[in-house]
Amino acid sequence: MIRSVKGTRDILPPSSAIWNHVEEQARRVFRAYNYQEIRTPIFEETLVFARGVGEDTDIVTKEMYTFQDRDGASLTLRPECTASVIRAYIEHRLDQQPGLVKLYYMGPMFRRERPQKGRYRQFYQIGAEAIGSESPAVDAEVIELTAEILCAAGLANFELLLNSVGCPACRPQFTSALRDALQDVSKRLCSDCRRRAQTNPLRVLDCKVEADQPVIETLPSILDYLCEACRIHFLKVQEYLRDRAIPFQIRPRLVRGLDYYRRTTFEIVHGALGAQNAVAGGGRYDGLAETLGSKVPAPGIGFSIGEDRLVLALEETQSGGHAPAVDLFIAPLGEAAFRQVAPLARTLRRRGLVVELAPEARLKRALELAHKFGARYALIVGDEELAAGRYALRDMGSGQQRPVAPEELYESVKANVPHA
RNA sequence: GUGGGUGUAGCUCAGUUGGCAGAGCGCUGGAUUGUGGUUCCAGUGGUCGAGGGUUCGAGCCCCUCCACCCACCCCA
Repeated sequence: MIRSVKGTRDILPPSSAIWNHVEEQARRVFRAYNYQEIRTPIFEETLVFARGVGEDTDIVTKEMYTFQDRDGASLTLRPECTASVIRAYIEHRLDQQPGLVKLYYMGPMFRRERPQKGRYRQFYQIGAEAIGSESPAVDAEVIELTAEILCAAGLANFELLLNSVGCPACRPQFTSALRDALQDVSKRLCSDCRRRAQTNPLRVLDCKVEADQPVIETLPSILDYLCEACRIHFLKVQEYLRDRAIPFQIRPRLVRGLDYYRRTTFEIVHGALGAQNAVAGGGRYDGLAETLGSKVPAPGIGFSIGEDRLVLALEETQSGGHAPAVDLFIAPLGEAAFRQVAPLARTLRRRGLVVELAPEARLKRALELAHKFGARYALIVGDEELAAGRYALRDMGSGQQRPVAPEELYESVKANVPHA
């Protein structure tokens, strides 16, 4: 049997309805915040990500789907979208647009990791970028926007974790201080941490091993090493979040794996997700445009929601999905009835009703199907009804049945279905 | 890339000491030729993940491989 490749999956009904719901809510909230959609290609020149995300990151060194085009060019399936958006921003001179450039995107990303709960090789992100300002006011609005989308989708009980990772002026001093401190204590840490102390000291701070925590507590905090500008920026972001009554926890040990982050970084976690508990993450990336070759600076901040994880959390916390119901199940008994009723079905569908036209001539079977589809009404059209010019409209809830003229049908059904 | 767990019907899972491959749900038909749900009856369903070995005999024991899941690393 041919199966979907490792780390990819089919999203089937009824789950696909939840995906649509999430995307509809996200678009609604984006519109309210005056964000507009950008659609970038699913693959780019490899350079976009190698430079944008960072040559030494895990994503670039071991997780990208990179292939050679027939003309020899190196192309890569996008592992994230921020680099692509900035590439488009530069390419189309969006810096010439008035005010902040506020863009959102949604779609699949690709990383070749070992799959597990909440992690797939093709996964979906809903994200946005606000480009053109260094103001902490933008940081606060972007964080609020992230939370608003999660709320609108129906997620509750998530936690916002906040940190500042400094800038090129202050972060190197912190890193070397951390390295020094680890020299003395690394022998008291777990084997993973002893390795990380060499390869990526920042990662030690993120260790989840219980026994290591007392030692990790004693390590220097990035927040003590922020330069004056970064310190003020961070305080302002916190202030603005408090103004909006958005609760957050400062996590000086929140470390992010993409090189482009500067200053504000944040993560939103949820308890229903397993080990991969981040449902969204984001941060500021003031130097990214220059890294990608822009002559004009384009400071920005963005976020990305893991749609797979959001849907997962919704499915785990909410009661069973609501099956989309059929408004009217039409059961023509025989060829003549079928031919007469087909144009009627189209008319009703054009007017917004959800109509199922059964190719089934047996009434018992048709009603059985109507029931299984959760139909509100069934319409029975047999020889008797054809002769009378009035069809039998059956209320599937009560079992009551009454004759209705075809032209009255729409009003009769519409009056008792939720939408339309 | 590393570790652990699990593989039996479309789904969820039983399967005793190695002795005929099972249940529930689903699906199909019937009881009811034009009336669903509830009920009753019947039917449909299988490379027991794959290959090899031991044995008179393997879903069960042994070996190899594969897939999926969970976790590590890292991230959404």
